[in-house]
Amino acid sequence: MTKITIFDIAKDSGVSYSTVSRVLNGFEFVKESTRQRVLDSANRLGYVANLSARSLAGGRSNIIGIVVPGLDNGYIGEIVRGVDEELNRASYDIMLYTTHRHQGRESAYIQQIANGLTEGVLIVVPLATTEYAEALREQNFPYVLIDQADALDRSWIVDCTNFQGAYEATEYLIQLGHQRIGFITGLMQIASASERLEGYKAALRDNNLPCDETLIVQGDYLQSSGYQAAQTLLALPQRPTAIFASNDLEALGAMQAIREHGLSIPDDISLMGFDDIPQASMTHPTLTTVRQPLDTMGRVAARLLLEHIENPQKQPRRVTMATKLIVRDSCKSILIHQNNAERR
Amino acid sequence: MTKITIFDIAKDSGVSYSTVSRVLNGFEFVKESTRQRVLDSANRLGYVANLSARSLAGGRSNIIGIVVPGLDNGYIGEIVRGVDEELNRASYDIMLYTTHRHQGRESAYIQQIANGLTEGVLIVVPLATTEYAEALREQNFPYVLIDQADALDRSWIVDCTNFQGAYEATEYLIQLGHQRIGFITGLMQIASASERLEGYKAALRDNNLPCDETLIVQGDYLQSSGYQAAQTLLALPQRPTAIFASNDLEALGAMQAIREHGLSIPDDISLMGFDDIPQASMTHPTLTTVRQPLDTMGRVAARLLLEHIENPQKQPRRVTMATKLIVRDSCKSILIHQNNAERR
DNA sequence: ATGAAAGCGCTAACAG
DNA sequence: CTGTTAGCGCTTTCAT
Repeated sequence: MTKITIFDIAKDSGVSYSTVSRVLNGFEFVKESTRQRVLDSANRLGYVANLSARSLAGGRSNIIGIVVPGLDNGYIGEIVRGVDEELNRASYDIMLYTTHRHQGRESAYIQQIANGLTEGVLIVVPLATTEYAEALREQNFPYVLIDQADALDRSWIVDCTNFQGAYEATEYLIQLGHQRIGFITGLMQIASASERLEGYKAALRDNNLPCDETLIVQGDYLQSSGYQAAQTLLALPQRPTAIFASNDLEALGAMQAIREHGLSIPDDISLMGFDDIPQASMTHPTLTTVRQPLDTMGRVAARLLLEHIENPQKQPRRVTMATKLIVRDSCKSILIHQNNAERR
Repeated sequence: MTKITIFDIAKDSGVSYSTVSRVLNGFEFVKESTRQRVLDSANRLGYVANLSARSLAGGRSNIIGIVVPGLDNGYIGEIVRGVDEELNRASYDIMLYTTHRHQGRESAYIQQIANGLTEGVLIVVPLATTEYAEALREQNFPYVLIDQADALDRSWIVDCTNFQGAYEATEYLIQLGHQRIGFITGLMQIASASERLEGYKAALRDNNLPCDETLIVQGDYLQSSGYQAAQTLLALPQRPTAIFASNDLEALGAMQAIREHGLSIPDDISLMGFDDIPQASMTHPTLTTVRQPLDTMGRVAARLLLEHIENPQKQPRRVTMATKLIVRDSCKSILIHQNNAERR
């Protein structure tokens, strides 16, 4: 199992090593018999290509990078799963970079990646696109942003209908009779956070409900912020009858806070999330939320990236995927003289 | 932002490029003034090393590979988090390989990795160690197995006290008065699965309880198998009063099955898991389980790997970490004339 | 302390 | 169709 190079297999099969290279790269004009002979030797000798050499010589590394904030929540895991599936199919390998939400690290990684053996990069919920998006574009280095818009909208992007999703979720709560709906924002630096907030506001407006600013509390998409924000909302003199968290993680935090207050979901207060991470269906009560097709988004992003790699001249595209309200058990109607049958 | 090589920075700082290489690699015998000059140019020009070239020339890539079955459950995520943290500190990058529990793919990856630019590999819950462990050892290619023993016990390994953990968990159930304890096994191909089963059996034996083979049902560590196995157990003429699942994922599946049977946890039946994945504390009721210090295991494994990389001659070590019973709400005493206060 | 030179394994023109 | 010839950017002797 000592290192076998194309040179060894050239000797073994009696051709020059450039011919070997051709065969290995699926070059067209090689006589079938020699091709077989080469392939045969390669197999027999247990040849494994040396990536460094290949990529240094200008070949393809078949490696893409993926930059994620962290693997600590199902959200990212689902996206990566989709990416992985799609990339596997195209026999690409993955370099994983974890930023832990550190902007500096994010930029550093991107620069490093763009200069390395990676053919392209997938950036999940980036925080600092402005610091490098321009540079990547100038270099024409393939990249796709997942779940984050580019300020200039000149990037390859995969996201979902955040505004629409939040709008529908809010409207659903309104239909259940809720008038005072607390809202926990996401990390406002991220486009989805403001889009979801706008969706919430628009739904209130369109239903002639006042938008009470005290009902809107800052969060940052982490569970702890959901917990904190819920505490604030529950301490309000006039407590909301429903809380809409900007993502499921926040909702999980809120759930905890609500429970600590001795309140019951959904009897005392309704709770709505966003994302539909795997855990959402396992809580008690199960969480009503807005589903983002996370794994599909990952898959689509991977495909877009490969498309860009194959065809460097292609213009940036943005794919926005549909969200969907998933009704579970955490929201309840507070209308008195109506039940579901009558409403329909 | 076009490619800056050591040649450029050599020209810029007025030294030969070999000197630049020396500076960049922290070589000792370089005059301080030139070192500064070089570093300065490098910074100013925004130099980023070309990994392919470096690694091809025999340098270090600062990349390690991690082979995992999949990212779809918190279990792996926690381990990877630990690995990531530790490797980050040593400024290593990570190549991520997902096997989806496919043995052939696992071996193929390992071979590829050992031949590539990766300096070492972490293998999480491997399935096919026998196919390559020997080869890796012969090549003296650094690797660490996480949560899986090597048949010959000549590998670098990080695992936990599976036997002891299962033993204590079973004993806990027995103390609560359970006599008929159903057991759902893990994937028996994996060492932890049989270790846990043995722990269960030993506890029964030591407490003079019969080991009814019909109470032991095969599972494979996936949620669906927990669901299936629980169905089997619940259909037994004499239903068990408690179920011990070999991991939390199976327990989650069992929970679902139990609920579908209209039974309540822990009032009608107690449920015990293993692992303490993040979700375990979020179910309803929260899951009593045996904690594996997953992120720590990841961290330790990473450290071991680096140790082996730094010092290729070191002999394999095995680190076994302690498990701990985490008592939550899914298990209940069925002793009639006792309550907790009295028992103490 | 620093420069010169020889590859690492491979791809990609360039000739035949 | 196939062999020959340059490098890719860097590390590492070997000189000086």
